[in-house]
Amino acid sequence: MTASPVQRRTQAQRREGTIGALLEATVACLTERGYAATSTAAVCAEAGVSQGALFRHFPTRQALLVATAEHVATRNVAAFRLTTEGAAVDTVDEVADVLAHLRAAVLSPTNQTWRELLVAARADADLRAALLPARELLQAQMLDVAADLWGERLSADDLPAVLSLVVNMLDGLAFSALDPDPAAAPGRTVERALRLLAELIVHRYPEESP
Amino acid sequence: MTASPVQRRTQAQRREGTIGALLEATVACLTERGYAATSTAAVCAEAGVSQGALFRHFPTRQALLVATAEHVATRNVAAFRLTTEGAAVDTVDEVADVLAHLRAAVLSPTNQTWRELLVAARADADLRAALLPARELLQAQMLDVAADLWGERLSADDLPAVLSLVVNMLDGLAFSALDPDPAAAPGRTVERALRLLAELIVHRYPEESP
DNA sequence: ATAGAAAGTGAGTACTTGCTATCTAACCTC
DNA sequence: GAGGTTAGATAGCAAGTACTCACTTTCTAT
Repeated sequence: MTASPVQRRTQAQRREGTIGALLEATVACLTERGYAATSTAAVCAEAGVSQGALFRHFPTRQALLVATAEHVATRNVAAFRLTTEGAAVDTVDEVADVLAHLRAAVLSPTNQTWRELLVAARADADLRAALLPARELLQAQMLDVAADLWGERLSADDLPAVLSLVVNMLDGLAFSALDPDPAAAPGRTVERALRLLAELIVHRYPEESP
Repeated sequence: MTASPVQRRTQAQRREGTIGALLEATVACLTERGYAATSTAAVCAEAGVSQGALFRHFPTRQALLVATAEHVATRNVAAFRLTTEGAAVDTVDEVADVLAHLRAAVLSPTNQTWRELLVAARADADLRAALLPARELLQAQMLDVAADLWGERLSADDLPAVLSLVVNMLDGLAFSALDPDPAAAPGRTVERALRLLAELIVHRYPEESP
């Protein structure tokens, strides 16, 4: 009874624990407060650690944000892969279904985090450079996922184009979807737009057997 | 020779002059520095006026930003209208041409300003509420422009969906286009994507005369 | 010309920011 | 255990923030 119940962690465990808490806290702050309001103090408060702890593991605020970016990038591509894995994409309905799931994935907090960092990087050359590797990795892996989905039916030219179309449309949607209720009035419009996209994708490669 | 050459402006002219300079300066700061770095000091330096002048005309920083938003919103819809006015949209090539012009318009500084404010509004309830009227006005006017372009050939259901598709795709493109050279390596991909979009739009209403 | 109002100035306010220096608590090696 | 190293807490700093206020300059009405 001399030691408190949850203790005797190894140094590496302690370290990993607070680093993880800081990354998660950064994600939370970014999604619900935005980039500018994600101060080191706010992140520390959310993570339940002191500022000194933060600056022990990350030399600068930007380092924390870059680490967070890499953290969510891998999670995002994993979510995409999960969403599309084994999905049928032969009919318009099936493709529309995939698109609906992709839309939900794009609207997720981790993806919102990624977007927030991308926007911030536009006006910050250092951050932009630091984010470049993660960006290229994510792009390549997204292309892999797309190839798994549509690779056998879309040409090498069309595949990245369709990917760009889908991803950019969903991202644009996420940016302009700042209304409290994401499934608000124009929801029907968005659904219809996604259906048109699905038609485009399916009709791009009409089924061999009519 | 007692008075300097360019003087004797009326008070209204002076007022309008500095307000205009402040709005333009805000646009410049937002596009090249981003929302967070658009401080009142930065705007005043860019506009060449003192902070006191700013706070005479705008009670708060947010008021300045909202005024800027309304300022650019009207300019943006005018640019869109100009871009599409009288354009032919019968063939895939013609629609692709329109989309290319729309893309350029979406990448313009004033549109970038609008986007910057939209993103900031996501994490700021007050700003979001203040931006709502301008947002709805812009949306309605964009729908008008789209109706002028495609109204006779797309159904009332499809029109807003196609508009959403095009605008969101272009916006998403603008967000992720933070590379120095916007017409960089994946430029071909984007062009191909826009062409696919054009095909979708044209094939949505096959010409009556085959 | 002169009084009064509006426009513009710039130093100053209270506060927040990222970050550091100093120190204590927890862990590892012996 | 002791000695040394790492992790974390706390107070504080310089720089920057939005905004204010006493003041001068510029226009307007008489």
